[in-house]
Amino acid sequence: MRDILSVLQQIEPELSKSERILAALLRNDAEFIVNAGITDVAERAGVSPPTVTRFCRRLGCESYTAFKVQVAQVTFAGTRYLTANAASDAPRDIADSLLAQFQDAATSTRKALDMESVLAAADAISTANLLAAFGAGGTSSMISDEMQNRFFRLGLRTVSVTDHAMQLMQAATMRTGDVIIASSVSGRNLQMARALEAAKTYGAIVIALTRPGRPVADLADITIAIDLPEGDNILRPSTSRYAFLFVTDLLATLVAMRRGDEARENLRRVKYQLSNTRDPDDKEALGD
Amino acid sequence: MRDILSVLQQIEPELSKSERILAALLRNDAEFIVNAGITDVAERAGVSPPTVTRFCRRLGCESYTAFKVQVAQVTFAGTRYLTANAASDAPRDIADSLLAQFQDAATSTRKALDMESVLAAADAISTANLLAAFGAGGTSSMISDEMQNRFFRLGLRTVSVTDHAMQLMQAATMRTGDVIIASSVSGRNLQMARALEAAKTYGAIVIALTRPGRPVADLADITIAIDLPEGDNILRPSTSRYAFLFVTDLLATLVAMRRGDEARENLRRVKYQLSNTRDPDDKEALGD
DNA sequence: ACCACTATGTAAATCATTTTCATTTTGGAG
DNA sequence: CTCCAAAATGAAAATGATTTACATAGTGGT
Repeated sequence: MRDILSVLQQIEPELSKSERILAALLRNDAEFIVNAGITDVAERAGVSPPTVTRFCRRLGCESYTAFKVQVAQVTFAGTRYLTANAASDAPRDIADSLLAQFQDAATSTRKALDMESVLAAADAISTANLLAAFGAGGTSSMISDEMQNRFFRLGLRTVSVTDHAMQLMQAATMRTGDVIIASSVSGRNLQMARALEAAKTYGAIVIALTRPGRPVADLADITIAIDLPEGDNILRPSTSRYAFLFVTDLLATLVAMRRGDEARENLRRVKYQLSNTRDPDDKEALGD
Repeated sequence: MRDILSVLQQIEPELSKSERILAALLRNDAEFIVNAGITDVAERAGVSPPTVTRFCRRLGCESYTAFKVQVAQVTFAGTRYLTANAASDAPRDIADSLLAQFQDAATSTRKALDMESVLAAADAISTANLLAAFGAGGTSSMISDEMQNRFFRLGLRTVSVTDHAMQLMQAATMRTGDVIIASSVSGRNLQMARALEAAKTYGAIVIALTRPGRPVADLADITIAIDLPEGDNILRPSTSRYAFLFVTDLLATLVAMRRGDEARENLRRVKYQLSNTRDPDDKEALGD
């Protein structure tokens, strides 16, 4: 993403004295710039308005107004950096860039999301007889478990299966009216694909959360495409988890709304059972 | 958050004819407005500049410039609404508001984060002899498992314990140099607290990810405070999961950097073992 | 120490936005 | 149907902000 702050970061070395003052102001109080005119900015920085204009041009903006728009966009996110790469190894910068990654992942997932297939999936899930969540490997098994955690509360019979042998066995017991929701970050989980194939022969509907055009997606009746690029830094946790989690929550919410009263009743029961040992007035998540 | 689009939605009924044209333009091509002057907007909508100014005022903006800034902030996110409450039951609106929740949770967690304790935690974890992740209940057990998933890759001996009886037993075997990282959304997981207490008597360091001022936090040697308000809508998944996940990733990244080469070597090994069956050039997450 | 180049500021010019006021439109009462 | 009052809209002037042009100050190198 090409945001002014990353441009700034890049050209910072070749900046002049006055421009550095402006750069500091931009970093420390972008909020102010958004709500100020060029004269205010100039005065606050102790430079002249033309210097501000020149500074904007250096950052690749046509005019001060264009610059302000860019700043507005950056400040919205509440982040200092929108680049996935941290400005330094300082923990604060790591945290900020992780936050940026987090937000990027969520935002671009939302943008790329095909609502048609999400709706189709929500429909299928909300009327499922048995819902089986499949996934294996770090991220996918977490998501699979999370699916169980979300959907069982809505009164759906849900099971999470994260083991390939068990997936195959589970598949063998499925029948028409049952739904599998299969997560695979890579889309090339061939053992899972085999289980999905088997389940389909017995009449189960297969929903896949995965990359399009890969084996798992090709097998599915409904594919919700999730296709995030993985970063270069091997030391960083993968961002696709955020994307999958976001889609999981969206599906859970849509299904909850479709199932309306039954979902509410089940949630109420869960909460009731949990709250015996708790302050009932306390607004808390269902399940620690 | 009070964004123009939700204001627009609210006052739409009392808008005049010209203003409705402008409203439509804003909805359909906010991008254009961001890059245009008031004259361009007026021309495109077939109205006069003063009408545009008046329209901006109606939407609660001081001036056209202020209005533009607001529009810029909204369009950047790529979403139609920034409010956590969905504008309607339409799936698109649900998705947008879920995204807003997601981002809010991440941003406010980052803002409230006490870096001192995060650093202290990262230090303790990176030199731990044995790392035990404790958590029980939907969110916390997911996070606990995820901690294991993140830290074992870095060459740390890690175990996730999500069962109260097992937590107590695990605690009994711990000794000086061992670290427990305990997650509790509510902070009132008393059975877990008991296990933590036991572990401390045997010399383990306890790190807690939880609400401050609650039993779990009080017991911990290092507390990373996570204190998000839960929304009202019972049908929505809790947002605290995002917060916990964010902190988990931050800790994992910091620990990875501290452990540097050893972490890299372990990650390389994991990847190598996984990639025997995969296209090795493919940039993919470690573990599906 | 001087030159050339760059950086910066001043003041004028331009441009965009807003205000003022006149005109048109709208809706309702007679 | 017509007239009136109120609201909506636009034209033109006024304001105010931003940019340009140019002059001056500073900087680094020979």
